[in-house]
Amino acid sequence: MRKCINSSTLVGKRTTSQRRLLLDLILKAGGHLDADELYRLARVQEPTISLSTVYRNLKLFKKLGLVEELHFAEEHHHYEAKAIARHHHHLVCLGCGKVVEFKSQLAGRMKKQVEKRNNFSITETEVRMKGYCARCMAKLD
Amino acid sequence: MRKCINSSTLVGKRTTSQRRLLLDLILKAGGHLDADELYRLARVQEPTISLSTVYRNLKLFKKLGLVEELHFAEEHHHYEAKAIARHHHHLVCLGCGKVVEFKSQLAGRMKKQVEKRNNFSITETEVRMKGYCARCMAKLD
DNA sequence: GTTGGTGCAAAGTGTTTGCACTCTG
DNA sequence: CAGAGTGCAAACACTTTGCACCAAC
Repeated sequence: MRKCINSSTLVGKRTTSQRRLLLDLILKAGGHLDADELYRLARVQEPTISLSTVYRNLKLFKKLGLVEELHFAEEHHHYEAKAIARHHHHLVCLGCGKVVEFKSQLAGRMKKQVEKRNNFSITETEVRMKGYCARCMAKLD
Repeated sequence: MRKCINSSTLVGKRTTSQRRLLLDLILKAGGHLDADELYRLARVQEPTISLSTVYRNLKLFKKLGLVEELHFAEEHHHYEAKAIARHHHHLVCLGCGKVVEFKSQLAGRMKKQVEKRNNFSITETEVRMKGYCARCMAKLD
């Protein structure tokens, strides 16, 4: 198993400074990022980088299986490093927008159950819950 | 508990022919629809209806809790009648794009677990799995 | 040197909005 | 008959693409 994602992961693709930087930032972020956030972070270190480059590389990383594309309720996509993404799910607070990551062994059990019942081979399981965190729940009264 | 969604559900809102038609179509569809599919269906019976009306009413229905907005991997949204949506989840075939709906009591258990662990009040649980159906799995060899 | 990758601007999507007209309540 | 709802076209936000230049291999 691969210990971490790094430039050597870019099999057959050229290692440009932009690519290395974007990959680094996604890893360091440790959570979900959207294209624009990534763009802004990247411009701090490489002010001439373009948004198209960000999009092109996110697409490439997705194809190479390095990042995962997440679909929250918002209109745009979020991305996160796959090694991180693989085993957790998301809990979104409808009050403050905070996203909490969680794990549950029940997800794995459900996967097996659904595979058997529907005669599918399942490669990805994503659980997304929405609600209110303790703080926002208190505010609601 | 409400037996089914109908025009009387439009509390305080005007019952226009377009609105009634759209609501009917969403119900008859029985599954997920995107705005454009709904628009095309609607035009069969009411050729002058506009896409903006479709979007405006989907938004209204969502606000009134009549439909649920789903976020698959695609770029646009899908909607489905809430009475239908409430208790099932989605399994998407990466081969043929087919979407299978399923239920699992494990989802409810997971919800309770996550609520307790994260001190949240959860209002929505959505499970989405991806993989290959039996037919597409056979084709892959 | 090739040619894959980049930055820029322009084009594409899906969705929303401003406006004048229409029809429900 | 007031004003919510509509159709239309124009605006929007996010994403993709064509092209000329640049730099990794």
